Amino acid sequence: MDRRQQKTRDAIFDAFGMLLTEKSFSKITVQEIIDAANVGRTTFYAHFPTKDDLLREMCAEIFDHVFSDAPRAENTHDFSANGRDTTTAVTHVLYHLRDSRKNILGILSSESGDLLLTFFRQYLNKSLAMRMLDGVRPADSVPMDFLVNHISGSFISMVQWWVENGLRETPEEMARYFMSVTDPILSVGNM
Amino acid sequence: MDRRQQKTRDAIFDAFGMLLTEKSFSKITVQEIIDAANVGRTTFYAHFPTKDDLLREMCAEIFDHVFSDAPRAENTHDFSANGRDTTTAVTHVLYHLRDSRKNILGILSSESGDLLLTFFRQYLNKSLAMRMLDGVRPADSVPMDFLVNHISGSFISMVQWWVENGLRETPEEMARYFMSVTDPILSVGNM
DNA sequence: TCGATATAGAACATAATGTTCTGTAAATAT
DNA sequence: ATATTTACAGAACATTATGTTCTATATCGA
Repeated sequence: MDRRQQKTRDAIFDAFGMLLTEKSFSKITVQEIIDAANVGRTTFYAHFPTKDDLLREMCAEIFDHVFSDAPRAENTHDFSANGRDTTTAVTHVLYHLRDSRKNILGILSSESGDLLLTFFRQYLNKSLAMRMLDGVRPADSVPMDFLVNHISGSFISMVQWWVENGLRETPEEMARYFMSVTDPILSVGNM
Repeated sequence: MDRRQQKTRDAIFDAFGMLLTEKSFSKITVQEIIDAANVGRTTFYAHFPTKDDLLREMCAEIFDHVFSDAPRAENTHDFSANGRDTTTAVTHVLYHLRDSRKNILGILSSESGDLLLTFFRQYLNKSLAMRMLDGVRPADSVPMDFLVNHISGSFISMVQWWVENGLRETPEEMARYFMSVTDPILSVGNM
């Protein structure tokens, strides 16, 4: 990719991320973005047809980065019975979220957080579905994709709670909370 | 309240609800609302300072109605151990959501659904906190409000899944799914 | 070095927002 | 029933944001 393209893309992402911590997505104007990013109006529209596309692409980039080097659970069956692999994976993702240079949690706690969490949830559903399919059996004739959706939702809820409470807990603590509400579910039908 | 006020308020709510099933909140213009509601421009702004206020007030009205005649669990301790009260309460709310004249689920499945679910979640957190406080003890030193948030989130996730899957299940089935993923959590520390 | 392309900047058309005015109809109070 | 108050419609308006089109310039890759 042309260095110029990458440069303006980064500049727009940085400016947009900063603005998102200050005000809600819907109240941010294209003018503000291009002023903060110091790029021309035409340049912006050359990169992103709409503001929605900008958000979508930035989310994809963030989540790809957050999950790219997360330790994959080697033993997928370890998803239950207080799987150590799962705990460390969750912890790792939480550290990433908290310490990201892009101030992800700042964005999540803003008025636009829900919008971002929607993408997050879709992302989780997809990647969880692949991991869980062979490791866990549905319990009590509860559909598998219901379970997957429930686990993704639980993760999102946890992050929301964590952010809204001022990140007082360590990622390790949060991972333990998470396991304590998801492990009993997954253990039931899985032996 | 002046009958005229109530009339225009209803007209605006109806028009807005209909539009929400067609397009996303952010793409709906005030002009479209007042055309569909057949009210004057000034009238709209006299009732709702912004489009956001309109959404907020409509949500409040909907949720108040949905929960107003939900059977309250007499025995709050019954929240665990497959509490029958809780199951029927959940079932009742799901029926309300599905069969509401205002097409709530149509709105929830639209692009604006997340916005609405945010209000829903806040509403649930508040009303759940009151019900659970004396009935359930936290397990494993997991904070009470974390648990409350988890249950609310689980409910929201369930509704999202239900809607996205085309409402194929009955409210009774969904309530059973819900209990199967929340009951193991609540039973642990509660005896 | 040269051709291709990304960019800046200005100017522009279009469309949405929110306000202000006037006259009219409908509610409530007496 | 009449008077008074209040809500409303409709139009006109200023303001602001969006998205496009143009030209000129600077930077990239080969």
